[in-house]
Amino acid sequence: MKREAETNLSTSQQAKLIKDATKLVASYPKVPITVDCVIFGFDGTELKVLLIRSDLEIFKGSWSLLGDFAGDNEELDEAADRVLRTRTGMDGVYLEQVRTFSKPSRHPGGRVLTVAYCSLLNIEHHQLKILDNELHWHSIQSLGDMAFDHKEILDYCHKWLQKRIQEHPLGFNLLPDKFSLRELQNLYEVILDIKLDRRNFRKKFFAMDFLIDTGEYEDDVPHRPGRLYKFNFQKYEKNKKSWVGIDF
Amino acid sequence: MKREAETNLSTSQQAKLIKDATKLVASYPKVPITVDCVIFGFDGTELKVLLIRSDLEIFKGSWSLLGDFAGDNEELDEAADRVLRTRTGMDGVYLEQVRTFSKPSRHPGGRVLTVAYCSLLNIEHHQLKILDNELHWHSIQSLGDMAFDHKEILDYCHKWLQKRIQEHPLGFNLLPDKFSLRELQNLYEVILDIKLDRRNFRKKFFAMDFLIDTGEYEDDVPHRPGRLYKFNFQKYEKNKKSWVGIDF
DNA sequence: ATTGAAATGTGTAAAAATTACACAAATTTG
DNA sequence: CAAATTTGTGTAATTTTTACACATTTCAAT
Repeated sequence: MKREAETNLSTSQQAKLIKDATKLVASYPKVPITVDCVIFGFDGTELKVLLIRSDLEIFKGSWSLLGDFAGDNEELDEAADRVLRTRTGMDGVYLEQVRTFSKPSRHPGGRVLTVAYCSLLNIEHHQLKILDNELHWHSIQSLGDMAFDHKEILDYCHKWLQKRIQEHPLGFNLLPDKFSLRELQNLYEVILDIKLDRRNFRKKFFAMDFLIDTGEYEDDVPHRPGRLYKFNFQKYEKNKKSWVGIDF
Repeated sequence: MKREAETNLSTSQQAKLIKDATKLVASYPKVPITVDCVIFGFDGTELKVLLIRSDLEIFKGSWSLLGDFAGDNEELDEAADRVLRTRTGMDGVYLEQVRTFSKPSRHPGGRVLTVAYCSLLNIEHHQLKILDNELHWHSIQSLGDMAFDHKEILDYCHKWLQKRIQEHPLGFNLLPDKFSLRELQNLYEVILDIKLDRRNFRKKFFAMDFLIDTGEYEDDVPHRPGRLYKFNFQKYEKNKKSWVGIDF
């Protein structure tokens, strides 16, 4: 293996370089940073989002996303996890970073950056164990003004989600382990806010060939029960697409 | 217009609330934050990226992205602009935020967040006016190790770009105002790193119907000259797609 | 002027994907 | 047992994608 001269350093030389780097970093301006969690929830019927009343008096009455500052040496992903855990009691939720919002006027107390994290989950699989600040699932259809720039963040994440769910099988985490095609279609219709043709929808998913027929049927519906399927995550992971094609 | 009671506040009450918010923000931990610019350049033949030698002694010999800390009250978009301007002399380059990187170990001097910004431009349209730290266009094919986590950032942005260019007509900014279809196809082939069928490529773009035939021909090529086209940005803006279809 | 090299411009047939659309059968509820 | 609801299924028409070859134009070299 080739080794550059400059990597052959004594421990004390290394220590000096790290000290230099540390000194440099210490000279940087520092900024308060928060994470905001945009947790979309699906209850089988409607798309909702987790909101609380803002802590800030100046936003009294406004709804707010779940957020908190990032700790002094805390990774952002962890901070987002922590926010969700401490605000809702939920644990182990999969969060994805969406975007950083940095408009200087976004916080009345001065400049605060925020990094938005997003998730999508089944409301019935995740109980809210803490209800401080009127934590609740808010319908995505009836959003008024919100605290800070949270409406903007939420709208951005909503679009992000709609795109994301068309390219990744996020949706299957919303369903029970075994689900009917009606449940699946319903999910897409609600999240994308469109109507889909039932026969073509089925054809599409059967053609993808990621559904496993369990041979079982629904048993809790007030009409003819549908066949139950599982999603073949393993096969999906193996066959993921890369190139999609120029299209705009 | 409906006005909530709590918005009817005297100026002094408002001032108090802002003071409260400011006090809260002052209590947040603060983090050094940088922006890193990932500037992809196309010279008609090859995809390159702007790199410099790292300022840090500990990374002596390694290549680095163009970065700097964000000023005390500077918006990140502006910081990215400034970095590019002061490091290269380029002005008015369109930058897009891609992602924030927050791994605590990513900087040897301690925790520093960085927000990656990305652009794609024609190398020949943008002169490098400052060449400090060996600023240069580096071939995307021959990247070794880099300073910090810059290799990871660059790879992430490269994938981001490949996806982005399939869904948005970024590419046309790389070409002269009037371009031949060979130039266009070449661009896609280089950036996506694939071969495309010439006839089908043409068909695709003609079908999109965003190309304006100028009636003119190339006059500087050592072979049969091709017809020159312009991109109809106006029409594109009007006809942008929204729904693409479930596909994974 | 001729020749060779290089790239342009063009069409079609086959395959695959998308769309629109209707009716009989199964089940629960009242 | 009747009404309501939802399942499950197929086909024809259209559109989109793919694979593929040859004559023509121009430049450069001789």
